[in-house]
Amino acid sequence: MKKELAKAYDPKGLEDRIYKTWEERKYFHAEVDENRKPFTVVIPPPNVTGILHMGHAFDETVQDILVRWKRMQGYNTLWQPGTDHASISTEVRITNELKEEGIDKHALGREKFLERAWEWKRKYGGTIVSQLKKLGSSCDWDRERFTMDEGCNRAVTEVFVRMHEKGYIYKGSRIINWCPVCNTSLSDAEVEYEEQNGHLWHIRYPFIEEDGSVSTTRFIEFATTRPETMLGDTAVAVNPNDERYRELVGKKLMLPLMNRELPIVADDYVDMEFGTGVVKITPAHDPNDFEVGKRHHLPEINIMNDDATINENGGKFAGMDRYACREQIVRELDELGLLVRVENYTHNVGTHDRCHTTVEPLIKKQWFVRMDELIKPAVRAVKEGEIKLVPAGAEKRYFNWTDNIRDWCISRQLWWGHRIPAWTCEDCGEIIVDRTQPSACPKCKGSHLTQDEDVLDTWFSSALWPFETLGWPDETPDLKYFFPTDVLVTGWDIIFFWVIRMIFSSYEQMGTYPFHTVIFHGLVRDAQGRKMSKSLGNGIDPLEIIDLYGADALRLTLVTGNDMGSDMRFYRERVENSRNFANKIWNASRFIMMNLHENEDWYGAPMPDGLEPADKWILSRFNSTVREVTDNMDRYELGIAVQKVYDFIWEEFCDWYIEMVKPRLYGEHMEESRRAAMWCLTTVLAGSMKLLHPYMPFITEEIFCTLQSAEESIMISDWPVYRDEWNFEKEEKEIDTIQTAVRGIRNVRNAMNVAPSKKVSVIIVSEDKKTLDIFTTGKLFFESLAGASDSRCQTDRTGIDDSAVSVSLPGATLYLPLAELVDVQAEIDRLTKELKRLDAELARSEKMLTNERFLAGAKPEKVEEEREKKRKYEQTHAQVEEQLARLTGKKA
RNA sequence: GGGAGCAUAGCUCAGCUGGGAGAGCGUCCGCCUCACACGCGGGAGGUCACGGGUUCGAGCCCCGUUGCGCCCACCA
Repeated sequence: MKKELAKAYDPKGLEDRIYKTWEERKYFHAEVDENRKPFTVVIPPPNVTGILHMGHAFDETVQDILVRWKRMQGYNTLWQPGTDHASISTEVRITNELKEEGIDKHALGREKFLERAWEWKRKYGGTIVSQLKKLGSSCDWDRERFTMDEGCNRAVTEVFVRMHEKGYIYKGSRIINWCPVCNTSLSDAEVEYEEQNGHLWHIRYPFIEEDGSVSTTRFIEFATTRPETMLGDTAVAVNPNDERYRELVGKKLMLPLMNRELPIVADDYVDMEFGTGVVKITPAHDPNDFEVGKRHHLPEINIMNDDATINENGGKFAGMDRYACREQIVRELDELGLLVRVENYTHNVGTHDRCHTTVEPLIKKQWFVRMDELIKPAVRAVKEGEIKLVPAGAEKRYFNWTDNIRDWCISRQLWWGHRIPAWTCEDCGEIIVDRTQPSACPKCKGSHLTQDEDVLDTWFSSALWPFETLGWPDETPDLKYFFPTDVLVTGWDIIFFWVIRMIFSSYEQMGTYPFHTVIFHGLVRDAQGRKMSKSLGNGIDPLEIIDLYGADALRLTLVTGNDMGSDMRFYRERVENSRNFANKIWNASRFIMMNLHENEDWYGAPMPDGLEPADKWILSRFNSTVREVTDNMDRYELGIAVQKVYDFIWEEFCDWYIEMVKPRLYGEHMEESRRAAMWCLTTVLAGSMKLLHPYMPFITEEIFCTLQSAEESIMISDWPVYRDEWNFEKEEKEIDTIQTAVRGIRNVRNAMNVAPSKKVSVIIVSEDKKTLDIFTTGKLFFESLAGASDSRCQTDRTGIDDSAVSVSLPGATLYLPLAELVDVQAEIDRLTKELKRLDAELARSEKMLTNERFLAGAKPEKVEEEREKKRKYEQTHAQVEEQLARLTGKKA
């Protein structure tokens, strides 16, 4: 029975049906197979409770394209899926939900809170996964993982213990970024600097005189953006080379409001050029001051509680909010005459990337990863090309980060996450790090051990993702076979959070890189170029787009017309165009299948006899497209690759080839010709669908499966390869000549307003027999495309009326007896314009060919090519001149 | 302050190693031609930001200027 495509293209039912079939047939599933080469990609695990947004859609599409392509090339592909527990962002959301119910997180307690979190995960954890499926993602869902599943937990503990043993992980009192709203420490990467309009307060502190009294005349002046931190000041610093202050070093100042003596110290950190060249030093509340304090053995006075209110060290200000305190202090300093002036000032303020609260630098006891040694192999890997970053510009960013890296604060004062495998002995204070809870303190044998309350930074577990998902720390066959993975696809935004940390974690634990290529892509923005965000409400829901236009159209839109490294604008018109393309190939396919006879299946059949020039032309063009597209994909230029497939299918295959063969399909007594055409139509259509499949998996599958019955799915069929025997240069040139002729005739007819329904005869005149042969062989489709009633070839102008309109081609002239229908003036205008164009081309050609440097320097083929061009221009020029002369003569 | 990038048709953007300015959308003209009006054919529209330079030849290479966002950074 003859299979048929539905009359209208409707992605809705089709996509779900096909995806289900793929899943049932286990096409996505990968098993170790030593006879095949693996190709492995790990998904950047989306937040387990997240929902799909355009950024995911883009990211997943790129990965799926690579995976489907490699699968078709015969690789044993594994696309490892999974989700991330997203410690802080999930915790924040649950806390807020609780708040709405009037429940305080701390009142609820850790146990109950975690129960609630797991409940959340159960409830929403499947959402993102089912949404990824709607996109057509060919992930191996049998292998889905979660960063807090049993295996990942083991991996995290193992890495923590090992790194602790090697001294890479330590607990220490350091100045860290603190979010007073989320109540936790943050890593440097989680701090986002925002430009804010603030003030610069110029303040002065009085000197303490020799006799111990506080001076009322001698002051030292400086500026600050955070006056409240003065409560924790323990010194004032100047540059050691600063002549102005040299003799003041070692002198004492009185800290106003607190009545604390402050030494004046000299430190290189102070910039003499800035302000007065004096800086107040608050070691407990500023990272730089912290360093200065260490160098000068200054006391660290913490004046703040975790919620950013002032603590008991702030004296009478204790209990006040940091900003209220700021105002109060400024007021009091002013009253004391110590406020010199206030200046408006814009500066960058560190904020928490999740909640945008201004972070407070505080000294806290936290767990850190020492980075100096760990980062070295990660730097080397990129420098020596072991890991390739695409686009290459990413390297600068990468090195900028690695060169300035500081120790990574990995402990978080949260509950949702991997609890730190460290215990404190209540009896002797010993800290024990181990894989399991120790029964007794190894030092004092005491048994009162309490586990560290903190959890680990989310990225600590994601950093292990490429190997923990394959079974590590066990030496599984999967790990041996699929690791290292191949390509990582992700956005710029997590290069520091994730990519670099995966690289050094992999080198440390596995001794090798986690992937050989990283592809960074830009952001998906709205039509105005703004970030898509919840607060702006300008986000476009990918699922809504899929519902309206189909996942194929969405995918195509996301990778077309933009290089991946830069941001893209997304709007509906672009998706509509993609959908139109899908509709186009649907209808072209339908047309081809309509013309197949009962039980006729040309897929995979040997090339039949009787291929005509047009057939060889399209085959040859397809062949070149295969090579170019594959080359582009090898370079990860997906947008360029798919554009070539698009152009080939729409323009060459649909607009030209299908129109060319139509007469042969309907005509009588031309069965051999029809069969040749059907073979080509089928072969090129199937091949084109394969080239397109990674980008538009659903529609290509439907067409492929309906077109032929030898193979059960396009996704496991072979990727087309370039074949020498399909290269037909001669026919490409011949068809090019006919195309030029057809365009010329259409052009004339349009310019002169000849009704499309009006068929006219065409006479081709050329002295070159070969040229005439082209038109004789292609007579049938040439006439059909040109809207000609008939065509005749001859070597001279005998029998052609002077009034016939002519079309000049290189090497031939076409005559159309249109005289009575035609506007002579329009024709004169057209020819005049044509002459002008030819003059310009000739001038350019002339200039190049008389240029000695060009003749000597350029490639010989280029020179020959240019000579050939010039000859053609000259020929055409003469023809046009002649026609024009005739017309104007006649007119006169 | 440092870094990398972008400025090409009305709009959104392609344009690989220098040698005939492109696509989609929009617009204009003509077509419901038996696969497709989500279509077909044809057209208009660009001193490729500006100023220099290298070159026989530059959208593409070099220098500078302007404009725009981006990343990083402790300038109190």
